[in-house]
Amino acid sequence: MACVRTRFAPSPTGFMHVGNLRTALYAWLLARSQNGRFVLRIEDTDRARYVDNAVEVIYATLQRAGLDHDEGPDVGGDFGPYVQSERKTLYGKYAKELVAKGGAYYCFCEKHEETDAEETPHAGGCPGNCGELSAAEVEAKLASGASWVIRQRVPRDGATTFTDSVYGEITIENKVLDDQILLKSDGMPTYNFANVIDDHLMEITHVVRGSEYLSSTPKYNMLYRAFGWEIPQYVHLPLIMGRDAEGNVSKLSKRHGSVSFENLVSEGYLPEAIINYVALLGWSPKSDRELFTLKELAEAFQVTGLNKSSAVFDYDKLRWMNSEYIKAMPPEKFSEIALPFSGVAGTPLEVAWGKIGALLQPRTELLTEIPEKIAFLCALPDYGIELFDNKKSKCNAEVAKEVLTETIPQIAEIQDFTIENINAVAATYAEKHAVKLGQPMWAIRIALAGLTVTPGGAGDIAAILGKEESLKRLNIALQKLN
RNA sequence: GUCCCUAUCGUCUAGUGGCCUAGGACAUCGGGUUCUCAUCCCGGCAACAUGGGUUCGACUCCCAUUGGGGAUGCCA
Repeated sequence: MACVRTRFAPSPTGFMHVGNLRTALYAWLLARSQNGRFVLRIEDTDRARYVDNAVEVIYATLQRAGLDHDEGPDVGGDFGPYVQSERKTLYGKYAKELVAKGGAYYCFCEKHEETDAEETPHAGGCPGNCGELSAAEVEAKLASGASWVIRQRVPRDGATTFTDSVYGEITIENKVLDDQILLKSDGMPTYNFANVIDDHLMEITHVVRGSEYLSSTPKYNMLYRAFGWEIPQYVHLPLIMGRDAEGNVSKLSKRHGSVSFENLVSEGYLPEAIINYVALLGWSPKSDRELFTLKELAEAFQVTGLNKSSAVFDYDKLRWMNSEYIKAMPPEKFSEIALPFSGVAGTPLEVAWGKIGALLQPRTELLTEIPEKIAFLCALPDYGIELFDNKKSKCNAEVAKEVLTETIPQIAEIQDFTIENINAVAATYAEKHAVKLGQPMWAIRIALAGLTVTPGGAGDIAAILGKEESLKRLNIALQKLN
């Protein structure tokens, strides 16, 4: 039994679309679950689209996502080079071989103008009949220095059938297939050609890719057959969709929101959560379980769990999953990753960061929400005394005035300014006046924060602010109430 | 236009002819715990697109319709 070899073959576009990331994930999962090899190949045959540093983005993304590759431009391997632009002469050689075998022909036609595919069906084929040129005519044209491309010769009759691991048997009539271009006029191969050549040469056993390639797969198989090569296993994946403002769904793209891994990360989503979420978009472990580490995914992964129908990317669910990862991480880890997002570094608040982090962790869904949650710690908001009104806590401005008048001196007495000692002052008040604890707590918390909703209670906030700042804020409140 | 794929709650999905008065999760709504909020716990709402078959029996199989998506590039 041959070793399973899968590949991820992105174009260096400068960012990693989550759809691509998911394709990489499944290819990785398939390889890892079978003790196979995972190959990274860079498909940079479109010179016009070349972007600087784009390859570094790919490396960085795969690394942060935890998808390690066994072969690739950076780590080497026995099937290199792993960058298509460095394999240019190879494709030329095979294209000519295919012409000799009759599976392709030179085309000297002018480039197609931009055409509306709806109005001109089959715009993709050779507009002339270059396929019929005699060998001598071709020789003459080539000698004249005319510009040329190489096109695949697709039969007009019959049909081609192939089997996909996810979609099953698919048959397509040959007459709807174009004589697609294999080698461009700049000598570079198209994706359609380079893929077949490289997948064969790199001994890829399972081709994992999006289902948008389903209808062109027969053309690839014709190529494999023309060369006499073995056809790999196909694993086509359902597409990830996005919903736009009008409610229409289509292939997930920028107009639907952040769709690149790096954008999502900078918005406060954790790589682990993104991977976990995206794994479940189109694949099911066939159980109710939803939270998986990468390692656990590799153990649970099976091709039979792959879905056929496309899935809408749901930011709400990703957000929930992110919060699950945040809640599950050790507090120290949360402190570490949340600090850069908090804006607290370098401020007086940094000494209390441990305490702040503890309050934040259970109530943070996105790391980017943190600054607004803790802004009141840096600057007391300007608030009105109506905030002291609260029915459930039986508190109002008048009550609050009493509470503060009585507790401020006691709070000022506290030597060890801990949550427990601060809360004890409130508890004493509640007991003495025979009221619920909530009453003094409400008054003190509002005075400390100037907000009705805060992360943490009165004691927590006071301990973070420190004795001096707390007393200052309590006295400001008392002034407001007088 | 043509071809291909697809169709279970708003969303992601389980379900492979009787276990389904269809299960889970997100979202949403309500209740409890809590000094607020959140966490946590409990509960509610909510789906087999339609029409034909096949079968003793269809969410599950077949066909059609309709809806959705994709392909149709010297992009990948």
